[in-house]
Amino acid sequence: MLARTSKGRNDLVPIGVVAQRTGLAVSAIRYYEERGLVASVRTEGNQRRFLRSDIRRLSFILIAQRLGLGLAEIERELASLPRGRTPTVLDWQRISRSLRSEIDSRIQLLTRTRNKLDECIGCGCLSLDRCALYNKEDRAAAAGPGPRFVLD
Amino acid sequence: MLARTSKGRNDLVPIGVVAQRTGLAVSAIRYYEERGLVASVRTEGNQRRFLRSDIRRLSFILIAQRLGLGLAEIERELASLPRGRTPTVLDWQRISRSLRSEIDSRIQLLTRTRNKLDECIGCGCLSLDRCALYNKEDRAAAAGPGPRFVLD
DNA sequence: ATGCAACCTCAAGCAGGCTTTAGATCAAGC
DNA sequence: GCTTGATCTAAAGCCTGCTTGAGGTTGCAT
Repeated sequence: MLARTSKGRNDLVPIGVVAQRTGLAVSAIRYYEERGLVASVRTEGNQRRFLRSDIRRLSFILIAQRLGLGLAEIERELASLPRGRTPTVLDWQRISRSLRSEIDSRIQLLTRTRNKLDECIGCGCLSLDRCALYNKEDRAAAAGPGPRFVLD
Repeated sequence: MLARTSKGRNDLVPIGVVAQRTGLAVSAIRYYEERGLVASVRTEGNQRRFLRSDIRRLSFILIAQRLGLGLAEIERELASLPRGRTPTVLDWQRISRSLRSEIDSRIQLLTRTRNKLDECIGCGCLSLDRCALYNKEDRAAAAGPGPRFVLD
């Protein structure tokens, strides 16, 4: 099993290896391929072979998911990456910076929410109609696009 | 319609009023009841009647969801609230504080992630095996219980 | 007393993100 | 050559958090 991995310079790796390296389930990788997030070539026997660089690509997906991005959003980010060509350091830096600002705004949002919550704790928060935290308008405004479970 | 609402001191309100006051869809409220997050009594004609305090209860659910908690977690928090008895100021304060620490730890997690990401941007992050951001162990450890889409 | 909005109960559906199952094929070591 | 493990496809299933639809009942105003 490991033999295949250590067989020197083989740029094309089977799905199982990619799974091991990324920690993803094989089925998840196939799913990502179906979604168009990674691509593979096929062997004569119709088995997938991935580029080593796809391990990086998939790892990026994992990071982005951790930040709360949905696959669709991740796809958008990745679309700027050259398909098939090994992404450069600069590619990754650019995308990473974009993620950084994502994180920043999430932190800001949470901080604002915390401040509001503090006010509520202070006031006992039984006058809920005027409570900043569950103001309807506010809620609607905060929702925006993207998966709604991601701390809007 | 509003007549019913303004009919003075009627402690039991129909689902539509609850919906209006909370901004929730009627169907969502019924769903929450099914899940056991709120309770209602029935009229002779089998219609739900909620306590006014349930509006607060539901609002709390909305706030908590906004913080990224899943319904199961919210249920746990609410379990500490007296069912049927109107929650006191202290009840809400206690729970709000618990939420506050939730937010705090989320902010911390995000901040740590941001720091790691900064390192990655600095290093170009092509030596991904050793990259803090997608270390497998780390990922597993961070996962924990609850909905996995909430910024583990 | 009648009309109409609000309410009721199932049951099914949807979106996102995968996993599971079934049945078949491939590839590599002995 | 054979066994064994990895891989393949396609379709179905699962979980969360609801919404939608169908078909029927209640209850308030006039």
